[in-house]
Formats: sequence, C-alpha cells, structure tokens
Amino acid sequence: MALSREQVIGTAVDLLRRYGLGDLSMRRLARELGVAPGALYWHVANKQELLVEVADALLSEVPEVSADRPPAEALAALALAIREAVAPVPDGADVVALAYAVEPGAARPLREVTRLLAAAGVPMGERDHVAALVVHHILGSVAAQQDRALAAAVDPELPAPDAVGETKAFEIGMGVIVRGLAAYR
Amino acid sequence: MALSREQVIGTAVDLLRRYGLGDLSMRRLARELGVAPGALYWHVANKQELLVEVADALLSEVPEVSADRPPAEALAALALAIREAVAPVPDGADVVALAYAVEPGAARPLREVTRLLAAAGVPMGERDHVAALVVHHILGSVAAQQDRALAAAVDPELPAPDAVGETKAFEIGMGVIVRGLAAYR
DNA sequence: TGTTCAACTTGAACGGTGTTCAGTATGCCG
DNA sequence: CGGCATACTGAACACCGTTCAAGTTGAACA
Repeated sequence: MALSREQVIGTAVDLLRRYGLGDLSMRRLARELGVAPGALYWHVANKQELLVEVADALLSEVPEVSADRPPAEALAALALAIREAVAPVPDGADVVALAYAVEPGAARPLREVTRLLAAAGVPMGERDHVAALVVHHILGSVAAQQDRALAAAVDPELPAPDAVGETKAFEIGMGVIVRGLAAYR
Repeated sequence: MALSREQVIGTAVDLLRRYGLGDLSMRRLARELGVAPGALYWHVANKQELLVEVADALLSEVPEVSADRPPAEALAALALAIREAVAPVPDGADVVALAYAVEPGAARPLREVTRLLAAAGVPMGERDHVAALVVHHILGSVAAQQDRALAAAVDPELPAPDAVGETKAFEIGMGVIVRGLAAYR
C-alpha cells in the first residue's frame, strides 16, 4: 500500500511522543515508515510544514470548553486543558510555538482563547494581543517544565520536576492574567 | 596573539547581530576568527554554553532601573528595556530563552524582575512563577515579532511589522499583568 | 489484453551541521 | 637548553534537510 500524508503525520506524532524532537528527523521518520527519505517529500513540502501538522494534531485533542461558565473561569480551564495536551509530549511546546508563529489562528483551541477574551469584554483591537499573552504563558511554562525534565534526565543529581507543582506554578501566573482581565468588565 | 574566550563570545554576538542564528555555526564563527573549528572547543565547552554567554552579553546592556518609582511602573519600564535590548538582534529571543531555560536567574535584568515583584507585594512562593510569566511575555512577544519580520523578508507580499505597533501590542499584555498584580497590594 | 500515464518511490548526491582527538606548534620557566 | 602547559590544526565521525533523474507501480482506457 502506498504511503499517505496522514500516515506520515501520524508516525511523526508517534515519534515525537516517544523520543522528542531530536529524534524526529526526516531520515528517522522515513526509516520508521520503511521508505527512503526522499519519499516523504511527495507528501509534505518540507519539515516545517510537517511540524505544523503535528502541532495541529496535538491541539486537536484539547476538549471543547463548556459554554455556561463565566468567561474568565472558562479561559482558565481552557488554558489548563491546552497545557495538559502539550505538556506530556516531549518538546511539544516548541512544536506548537512554531505552528503558532506561522499562523496564530490555525488551531481551534487557540481561536477559542480569543473568543473567550471577547466574551470577557476585551475590545477588538486588544484581543489578539492579550491572546498572545495567554498563549505565551502556556507555551513558555510548558517549555520550561520540559527543559527541566530533560536536564533531570541527563543529570540525575537534579530533581525531577513534579507535575502537580508545575501545574500550580502555571496557575499562579494564569491567576494574575485573569485578575488583570477584570478591569475590562 | 592567542584567541581568548571573550573574543570568541564577542565575535559570536557580532555574527548573531548581523546575520542571525542560522549563520552562527561553529564553522562560520571559526572562519570569522581565522581559526580551525576545533580551536573553539578549547575556549568553550560546546555551542549551548556559547549561546548562554551570548545571551548574557545581550542582557548586560539593559540599563539598571531607577529605584524611585512605584514598583509596578518600574516593572513595566524594565520589561520594555529588556524588550528593546533583545528585539533588534535577530533570533535574540530564541537565544535568551535558551539561556533562561538553562538557568533562570543568571542574568541581572531577569533577577531584577523578581526583585521588583517582591517590592510589588508578591509573596515569596509566587514570585518566581510570576517572574516567569513576565519573562515569557517579553520573549514570546519578541520571538513573534522576529518571526513575522523573517516571514516578511522571505515573502515580500507580507507586510513588514512596524516597531511602534509591536511595542504597543506588547504593552497591552504588560498592562494586563500589571493590573493583575494590583491584587497583591 | 496491451498500452499509456499519472502517482509514487528510490538511490545518490549536495552542502551543510556539532563534536572529538591524535598530533603539532608556541612560548614561558627553571 | 629541556620540559611542560597552553593553544591550535587536520581529519575524521555521524549525522542533518533537501533535490532530482531515473525507476517502479497500478489503474483506466482502447
């Protein structure tokens, strides 16, 4: 059976989940698929495009946020859900950050952030910029956690980051944002 | 005259300023210094260590913040100053983010962020996490701007980002943070 | 059934990358 | 002058993303 674009992306997601970005090379991906490296370029323009698709796949697993809550609360919940989708994937933050840089509104959950900000009273001209603040906080926090995890894996002296504490740290920052949003109402 | 560590770092900063991270390879750096690539490894353990030093050099140019202002206001000014030091350097945000990930408190201006948060009434256990929020906002915002600049350079269809607008967008996010901080007083 | 044509894949190459290391030169100190 | 730490070279290792002429498929049509 011929290779398909979905198969390429799916295997890329798999490789990322298992070994991280360092082992997600076009050559490694091709080997995993039992194919020559050049074959990948029939299905995908280049590595960047592939990574954007991988990021989309990761974000597509974020559950939709329930509509019947105060917007600020819903925003906090959504941010946490995005965090939880990205955090367990090694280098997930880097991959999503790349995709967000290429086209900020491509993935559904990120559009939803902007929508909730509108509901929270943030005026048109400021929405995208506040959304950027939220997204940077999520991705920055996850990237930091993943870097610490990597450092702990290499050097067993260092303490492994505990997931609960990391989430708490994230929520402290998120709390500042949410309280800062109150001024818009 | 023999090469020195300072010379290696200085030339690396230069190369970064002029051509960005893509052209800051160990080989290119060695060529610039008129030396074989291996020679660099006498002065520097590896590329990551070099980049951390480069980031420190960039941040060392941030002016000290004046002490006689309300902490929240001083924080906003400091954030802007950090932004202005990093933004004109291509890929500056990536480099500083790497250094911050390796050791968050290494550079003076980043420690100053934490200090100002203390002055603003943020309690001990939360300071570092709020500081992370501020740093992620700065670096995320600069990285996004630099990505857009890069995209505009490649594809002349796209509008070049204007510096004033980008700064304004940054300040909107910063405003949310500062207002969120008010709850601590 | 045989032929044609697009879809797909290969194999090899191009021009890079970070890093290591045995050996060689340089300059200072006793 | 001999010895020795410092500094550097040259060559190699094992990768990387990407391109492309040439080859292989398999399905649709005559």
